[in-house]
Amino acid sequence: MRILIVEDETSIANFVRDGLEEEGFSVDIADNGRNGLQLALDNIAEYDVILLDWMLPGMNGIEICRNIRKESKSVPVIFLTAKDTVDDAVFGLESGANDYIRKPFSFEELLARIRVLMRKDETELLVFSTGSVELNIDKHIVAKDGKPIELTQKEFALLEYFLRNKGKVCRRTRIIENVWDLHFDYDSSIIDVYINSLRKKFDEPGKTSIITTIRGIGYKIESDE
Amino acid sequence: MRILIVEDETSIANFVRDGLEEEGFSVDIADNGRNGLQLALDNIAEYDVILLDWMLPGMNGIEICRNIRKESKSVPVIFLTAKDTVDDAVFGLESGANDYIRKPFSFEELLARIRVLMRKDETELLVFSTGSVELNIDKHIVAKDGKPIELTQKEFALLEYFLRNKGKVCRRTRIIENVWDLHFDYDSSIIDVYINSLRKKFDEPGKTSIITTIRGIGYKIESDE
DNA sequence: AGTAAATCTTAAGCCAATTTTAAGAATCCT
DNA sequence: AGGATTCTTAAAATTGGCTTAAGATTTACT
Repeated sequence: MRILIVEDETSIANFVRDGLEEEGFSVDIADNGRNGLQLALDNIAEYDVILLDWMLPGMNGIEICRNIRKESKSVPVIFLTAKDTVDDAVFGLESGANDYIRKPFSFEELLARIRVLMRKDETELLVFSTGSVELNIDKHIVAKDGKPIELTQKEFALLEYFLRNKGKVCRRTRIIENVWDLHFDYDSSIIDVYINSLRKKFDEPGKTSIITTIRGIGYKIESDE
Repeated sequence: MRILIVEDETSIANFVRDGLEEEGFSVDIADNGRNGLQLALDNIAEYDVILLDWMLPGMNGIEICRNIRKESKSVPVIFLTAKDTVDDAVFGLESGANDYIRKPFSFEELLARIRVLMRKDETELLVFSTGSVELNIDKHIVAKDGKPIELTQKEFALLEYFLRNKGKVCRRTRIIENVWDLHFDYDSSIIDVYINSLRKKFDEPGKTSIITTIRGIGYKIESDE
């Protein structure tokens, strides 16, 4: 679940990011309009919600929103506006945004609005499964053959990534970017370690592992369809 | 599918290389402008995309790009630029590049741009087949008559190259350049060895091999169209 | 705040699979 | 036939993943 924040005030951006990360979202921040638009357009299919500051250096929020709407009619956009800068009547007509929230806002408020917008088309996305494994994002639980299995945050995130891509190869570079948020050369065996611990928790002796290794490329979890 | 990276920061170059290799590209790196230009000009027809750092020791990216453009108007060039060093207006006019991307960038972002420039729609790129053989890049599986066949990375890459060029002769030097890399010893019998192992995995006794030898030239896989 | 526990990350050695080299056998072509 | 090219096999070299354990870091609790 990925969210883009386009916001030049670092303190607000960080505050929102921290909160959303605790809720299990993966968060990108752009601190000006131009980068924000670029990120949005490049990854339009990846974002579940986009949070747009109304007043931005480089390019204002409305313009960004219009450009986003050219690419995607569906991605939810929420404006963050300073108090009293918006003429509500105009707002509704002019922008392609789905909602807006006035600063200062409480995190709870923001989260509630995000949830509302995401529920429109993503209710079914809260549960992923393959074979005997089931993962419920909402409840943050995982079960195998109906029996709950305790996972740490990272284990959960990794398994979720696999299940979202079941049947497809998950390349190491992509895993590092999506589960760990690292965008540079990374020489670490961290993936191996977590694969190992997932296997320890899910695999049964004698049977094939739920996670298949594809040497030199990455890993894959089979689809049951 | 070959890509040239001209980039002096090893960490970036390696990160991009690893990611692209996992995606099945064959990657060359030059760590300064002079070598980069030379590689580009020597093999201009081989590269599907060239990634150019904007600021380079020896010779800057713009100069390299101009020289590349003298040789080839068609090869896509993407600039990698440090944040805020580019005047966008000038950029479009002055350089012969097709696109640029600001550092730091995510690998997904870069890959999306590469795919756009290669004008290959992702869905189209994912499955190759001829006769009874089918290769799926996304799932990283190969099947003959619907039955999966296990291939190593190099076997997979070689078969992919044949299927991308089905019906056409694949010359030995081209195979070496595209599946292995530029600097590979041409006298090696490595292709023979891999052809042999592909045949062992796909051919049936009595029937003609899926791969035809064209003596003195190379190999070919028949098209079914 | 201080401490304990859990989790995350790094690092190193080991092992197995893959890649590459090499060399003799087989085949093709003039 | 004889040289060149390709095929086949096996052994050497290399790479990459697995596993473990220990060091960092974060979280939870007193």
